Amino acid sequence: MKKKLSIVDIAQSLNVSKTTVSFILNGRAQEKRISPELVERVLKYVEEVGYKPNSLAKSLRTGKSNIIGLMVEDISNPFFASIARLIEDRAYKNGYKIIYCSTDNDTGKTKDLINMFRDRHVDGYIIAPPEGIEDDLNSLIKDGMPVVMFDRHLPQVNADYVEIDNLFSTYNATLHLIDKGYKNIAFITFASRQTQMVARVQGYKDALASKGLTPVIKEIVFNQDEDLIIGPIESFLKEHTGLDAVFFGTNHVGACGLKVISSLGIKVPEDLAVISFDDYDVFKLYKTPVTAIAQPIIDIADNVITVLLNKLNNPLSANKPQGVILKTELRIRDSSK
Amino acid sequence: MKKKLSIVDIAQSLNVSKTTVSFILNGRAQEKRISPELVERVLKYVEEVGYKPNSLAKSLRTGKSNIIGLMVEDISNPFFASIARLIEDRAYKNGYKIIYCSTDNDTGKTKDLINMFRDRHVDGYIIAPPEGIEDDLNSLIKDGMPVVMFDRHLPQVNADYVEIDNLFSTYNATLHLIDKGYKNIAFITFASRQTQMVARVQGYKDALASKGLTPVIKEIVFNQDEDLIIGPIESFLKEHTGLDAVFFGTNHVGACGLKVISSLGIKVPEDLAVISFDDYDVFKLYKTPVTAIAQPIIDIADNVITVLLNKLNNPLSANKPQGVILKTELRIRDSSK
DNA sequence: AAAGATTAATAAATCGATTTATTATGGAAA
DNA sequence: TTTCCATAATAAATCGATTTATTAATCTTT
Repeated sequence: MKKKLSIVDIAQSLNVSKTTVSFILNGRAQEKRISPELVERVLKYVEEVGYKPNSLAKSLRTGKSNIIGLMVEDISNPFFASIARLIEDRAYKNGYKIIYCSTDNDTGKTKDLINMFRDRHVDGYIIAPPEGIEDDLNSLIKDGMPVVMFDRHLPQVNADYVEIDNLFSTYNATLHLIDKGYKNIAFITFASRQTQMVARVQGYKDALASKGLTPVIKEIVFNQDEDLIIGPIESFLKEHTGLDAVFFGTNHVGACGLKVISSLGIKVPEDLAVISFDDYDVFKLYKTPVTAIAQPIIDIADNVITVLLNKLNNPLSANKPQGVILKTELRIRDSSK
Repeated sequence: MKKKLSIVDIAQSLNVSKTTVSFILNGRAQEKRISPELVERVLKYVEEVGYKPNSLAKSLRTGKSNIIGLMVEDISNPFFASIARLIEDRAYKNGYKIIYCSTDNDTGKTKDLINMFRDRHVDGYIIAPPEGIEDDLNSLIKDGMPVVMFDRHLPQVNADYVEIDNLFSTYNATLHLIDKGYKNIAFITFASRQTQMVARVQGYKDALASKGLTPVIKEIVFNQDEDLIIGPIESFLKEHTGLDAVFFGTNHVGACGLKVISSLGIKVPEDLAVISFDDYDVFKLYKTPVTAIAQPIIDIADNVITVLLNKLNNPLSANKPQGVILKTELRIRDSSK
C-alpha cells in the first residue's frame, strides 16, 4: 500500500522547497518569477508521479472547500431529484461538488443540516427553505456566505431566489377548468405557509372569486408516509360528493390523489376532472392523461446555479439580491375535457 | 460578523492549554487523569459559547472525515433516489454524512468521481458500479477503504455487495406470463453486461427455454435523453407485430415503454400484456395497472448501511467479503390477466 | 531523606497545504 | 568600490485541530 504523496515528498525528490512547488502548482510561477525550466521540471514530475494536493489541508488554509450545499425538501421526490441532478452537473463543470440532503420541511432538522454544512465549510448554499429558519439563513448571509433559495422564498431573508409564477399558474389553470364548465372545484394540497403554497392557493381562490364560485380547500399534513396522505384524501373525496373537479397542489399529492381516485373507481373526467401542479410521468400515463402545470425544471436549475456561481466568483459585488420568477406551462390533456 | 472560535480561543479564555481542552472534548479526560472540576469548567464554557471544533482540521489530523461517498447510476431515478434517501437517514443517525453523485454508468466519469471522493477523504464507499472500474475499486480496497457494492457487483472485485435475486425474479415473472397463455414474449432493456442485467435476461431466457419458446430481446443504449429510449422502443414494437407480451427490464425502460404503448394506442393486456422490473407509481396507476417486480428497497438500504457501518467500526476485521441476496416480490396486476 | 511512582497539566510536534517574510546572487547606478 | 535593485528561491508562520513527549508537584516506598 503506497502511502499518499505530500508536497514535501515532491519538494525533496526535486531538491527544491515546497514553497516553490506550491507556487508553481497554483499558477503563480510567473508572478513569483520562478524560472521556466524549474516550472517545467516540477510540473513534469508532478504529472509523472500523479501527485494531487490534499484538499483538506488546502481548505483548512484557504478557507474554501469548492463544495456547494444543496438542501431540498425530499431527494426522492422527482421534482427535486431532477433539479438536484441538473445542478450537480453544472456545478461539476465549474469545479464545484455538491453535498445534498433532505429537509423534510422540518425546521429542526434543517437547522442541524445548516450547521453541518457550515461545519464542513461549504462555499455556498442552495436551499428550498422550510419556515422558521429565517434567523439561521440571515446569520449565514451576515457572515458573507452566498445563499440562493428556490421553489419558494422567505420574505424576511434578504437573498436571491428563483421561483415560478405560482399564483398565475393556478389562477390560469383554474380558469381553464371553469371555462370547461366545471363549477365545484376543490383544491387539495399540503398544509403550508410557504410562499409557493400560499400563492397557489390564492391563485385558485382568485379565479373562483372572479366567477363568483366558492372555494373548497383540503389541507394535508406533510408526511413521508404515503398512507397518511392517501387516507385524508380518500375521506375528503368520500365526504364531498358534489365535486366535479379537483386541483392537486403538488406532484406528490397529485399522485396519491390519483391512487385514491383509481381505487374508488372514480372516472376521470366524467365523474371528476383532475388537474395537478407539477408534471410527472404518472399524469401523462394515467388512464385519461391528466392536465398538469409543468415547471421549467431546466430553467430553474440553470438560474439557481448561475446566480450562485456569480456570487461565488464576485464575492465583493454587494448588489441587491434579486428574485427570478419563471413561467410555467399548462399542459392540457383530456382529463379536463 | 463574529469570527469563528478556535480551540486556542477556548484555551486562552479559560487559562488552560489547548491539549487539555482537546482531551476533554474527545472524552479522554479520565484516561488522561484530568480533574473533574476542570472537565466541568471546560465543558460548561464550551457549551456556553457554542464552540464547535473545525472538522477540516480534525480530519486533516485524524485522517477520518465521517463522510460516506454514495455513487448511484442516476439520482433522478426513483429507485436510486429512494435508496439514497434511506441510506442518508441511517447514516446521519450514526454520525455520518453522505456525499452522493450520479455515475451515468459512465466509466470515465465514475473514475473521476472516485478520485474526487478519495481526495475528499471519505471514510467509505457505497457504489452501484458500472463496468470497467474494477482496478479503481481494487486499489481502494488495497488501501484499506471499506467498499460496498449494491444493485449489482463486479466479480473481479473482492468486496461486500447487496443484491436481489435477479435471475429468479425474471424467471418467475416470465413463467407467470407463460402460465397465463402468452407465447410471444419480448424482453426490452438497457444494453449492459452488468451482473444484474445479465441475470435478468438469463432468467427470462431460462423460463422461455423451459417451455420451448423463443426469446426476442431488444437492447437499448443507456441514455439520459428519454427520446433516445422511446424511439428505439417504438420502432421495435412496430416491427414485431406478432408479440402478445412484453417484459421491461428496468423501471425507466418500463415507463418509457408505457409511453410508447399509450401513444400507439395499444391496449393492455388485450393487445399486449406488460410486466416490468421495479415497481413504480406509473405502473400502479396505468390504465390497466401493470404487473411489476418490486425490489425490497428498505431492506437493500438497511443491508448496505449495516455492512458498511460494520466495516467502519471494525476496520481490522479482515473477514471475507460477503454477498447478500434479497428476494423480490412479484406484484400481479391485471395487465397480465 | 532520597529515589521512584503517580497525578495533573502543558509544550511541542504533526497533519499537508498556502502565504508572508527573508535571503542570496548578480547586475546597474552612483 | 559601494549602494541599490531586481531576480529566484527558500525559511518560517499559519490554518485548527490531535497526539506524543515532557514537566512540575505530590505521594510512596525504603
